[in-house]
Amino acid sequence: MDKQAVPVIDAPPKRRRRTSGGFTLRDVAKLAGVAPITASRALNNPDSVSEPILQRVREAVERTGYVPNLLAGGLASKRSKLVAAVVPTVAGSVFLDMVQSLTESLAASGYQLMLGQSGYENSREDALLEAIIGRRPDGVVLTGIMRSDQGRRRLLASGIPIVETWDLTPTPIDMLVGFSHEAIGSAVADYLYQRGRRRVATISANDERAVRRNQAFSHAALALGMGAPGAAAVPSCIVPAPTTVGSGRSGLRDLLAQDPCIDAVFCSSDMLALGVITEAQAQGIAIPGRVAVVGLGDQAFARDLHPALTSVQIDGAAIGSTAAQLIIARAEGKVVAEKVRDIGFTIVERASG
Amino acid sequence: MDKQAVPVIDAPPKRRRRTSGGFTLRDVAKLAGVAPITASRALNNPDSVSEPILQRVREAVERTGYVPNLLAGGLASKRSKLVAAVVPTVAGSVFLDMVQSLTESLAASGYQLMLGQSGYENSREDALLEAIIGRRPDGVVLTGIMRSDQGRRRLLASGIPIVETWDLTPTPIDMLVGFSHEAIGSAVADYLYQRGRRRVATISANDERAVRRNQAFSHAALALGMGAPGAAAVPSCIVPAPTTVGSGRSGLRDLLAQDPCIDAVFCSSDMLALGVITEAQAQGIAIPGRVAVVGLGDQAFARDLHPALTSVQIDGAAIGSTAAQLIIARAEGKVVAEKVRDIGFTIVERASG
DNA sequence: TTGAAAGCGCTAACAA
DNA sequence: TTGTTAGCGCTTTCAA
Repeated sequence: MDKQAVPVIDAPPKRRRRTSGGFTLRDVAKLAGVAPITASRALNNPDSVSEPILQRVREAVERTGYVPNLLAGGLASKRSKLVAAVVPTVAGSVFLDMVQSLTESLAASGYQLMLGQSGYENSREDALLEAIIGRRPDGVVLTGIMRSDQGRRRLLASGIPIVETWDLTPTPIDMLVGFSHEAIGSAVADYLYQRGRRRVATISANDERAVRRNQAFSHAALALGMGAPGAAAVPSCIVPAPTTVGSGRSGLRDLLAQDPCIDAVFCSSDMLALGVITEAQAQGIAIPGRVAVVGLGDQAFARDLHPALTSVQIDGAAIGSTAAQLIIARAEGKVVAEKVRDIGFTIVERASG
Repeated sequence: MDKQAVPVIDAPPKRRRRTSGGFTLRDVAKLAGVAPITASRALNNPDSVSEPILQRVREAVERTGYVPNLLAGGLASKRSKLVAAVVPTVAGSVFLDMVQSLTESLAASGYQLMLGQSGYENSREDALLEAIIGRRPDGVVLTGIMRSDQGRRRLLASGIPIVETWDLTPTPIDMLVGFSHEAIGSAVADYLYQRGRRRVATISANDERAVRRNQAFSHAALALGMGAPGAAAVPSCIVPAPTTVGSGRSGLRDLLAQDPCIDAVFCSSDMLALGVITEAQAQGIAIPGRVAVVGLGDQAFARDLHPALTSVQIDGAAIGSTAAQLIIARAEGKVVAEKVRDIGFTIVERASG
């Protein structure tokens, strides 16, 4: 057909489409008789589109069962609508209230949670960070503060909004929602002192935060004159993380061997505290008569134990929803003024101490 | 500059790049002096590239701190390396062993877990499915089987590999890793019968699977001649999900009010069982002397209670790793022959019954 | 073994 | 309000 003398542009080679069958925005747009971008607007920003077009697009979506590809959307818009959370471990962890409220708060705004487990060993941390950053999440929530310098740098360099939680530090990577473990330690020491206890002890996980809590506890206790005469620290028993009822039981035996006169035990989790109560029951030790028990976390079961467990309540749900708020605010381009929030804690007094 | 008489091709308008600053594969390739696709190969399929090029690319990655954008990769390759898991709720749930092993098994193969909460009400289910399918995960793991027809259809239509868990059905959507709740119910009835119990009862969550378990339990118990003379079913108490120690305590009171002669209680979770033990202790009811207690789930704490709790063990970790295997196999194009796996259960006998 | 070109499905930027 | 065009950053396809 072309006249040979005229320079022509080659016809484009026939398209080799790689599509996998499902409906795309293009199909929906075609069906509705509009341009793809218009269909996109109808779905993401209905106000920017006239009523009849909105109708037609919605109908087309209905008829095709179209589900937007958020990977493609995220790539184009640089907003993945994904938020990553890192917890040491999922099973039996005290962080789940936070994860739960995080998931819910995020879902309410159309964000999805990606879950990563760092383990208590921090060995997989690097691979985990790579997997997370590679997904370009709109935010990352860390349980505890990031201690490795390498990790801090990578996260910072990624430019992703970060929320560290469950702790307090003067130098967060970015944002932080937490509380002071030192403050808990001394508050519990105070609490026990005021209730007449004089020979206190601790059982806690082999975990950096628990260590700081206990140091503060021990320090405050000694300052108040509690503890065996001349002791440099209160009796303590370190158990592996994650904590179990069994560790609590053996912990109490261990403490009693160290000092048969102890009259209070501060446990680094409610599971440990349940173990202490259980062991006391098995041995016929009166609680709180002979030994007071204080847990940490105020899990749902604490109030229902016999005796009901005194525990340090930490509002995990508040941490989760606050973290979600902070990240969503950032993702929407807002500036977050208050980057560090101390959500505090409460000692819930019950029968055990 | 152009001579007017000569037809010219317009210079391309200056590029309006939308890049967000980070390094891309292109940058790495340029630094290494190769084409982007070659850099891609060096990273994803090192064997397909010569040694010197591999070196140069790795060095470039090192120097830039490049982290591949998996959203882009997923879009192009149709493999998101994401797997979604849906649980009713995160906090205090018995499914966490599964989630944990799922996360670990997936991470080992470079997959990441997305977590969704359906709630026990199934109200948010539709929005959740949309959010999940929109991310084009390489697999979806459901806790329990999908009951809504609407949901089944959407999942099926999406073409995503699905694993239903924690139950058995002759008509799974796709694949299934679970066990029979009916079999558990009758096995526990048998178990208690053989240990001399004759007036059995149940406490269970308001949950479809628990209901089937209890029906089978009650049925088998009556067939064995257990239960009050002439009763149509064994005494039972239904409590809200998720189960708590408090519900277990009130459940036992309730059952004793129904029939003061009961000599065994089958609980639909270990938390409930802990509640029963706690209430018994508070009331001075001997366990297992007067009442035997059997839990479900064999959580870590079961063995450490006093008395140690007899419980139906379900290997959540096995469910998780099997589900991961199935999905990864599918994602890699393999055909899964055995689409339904019954992983069974074990009654772990301990002091409580 | 290496590369050029095109496309994954969507949205930002610009234009009408 | 609607559309055109050109990407997002990667991988597939095809060719050398």
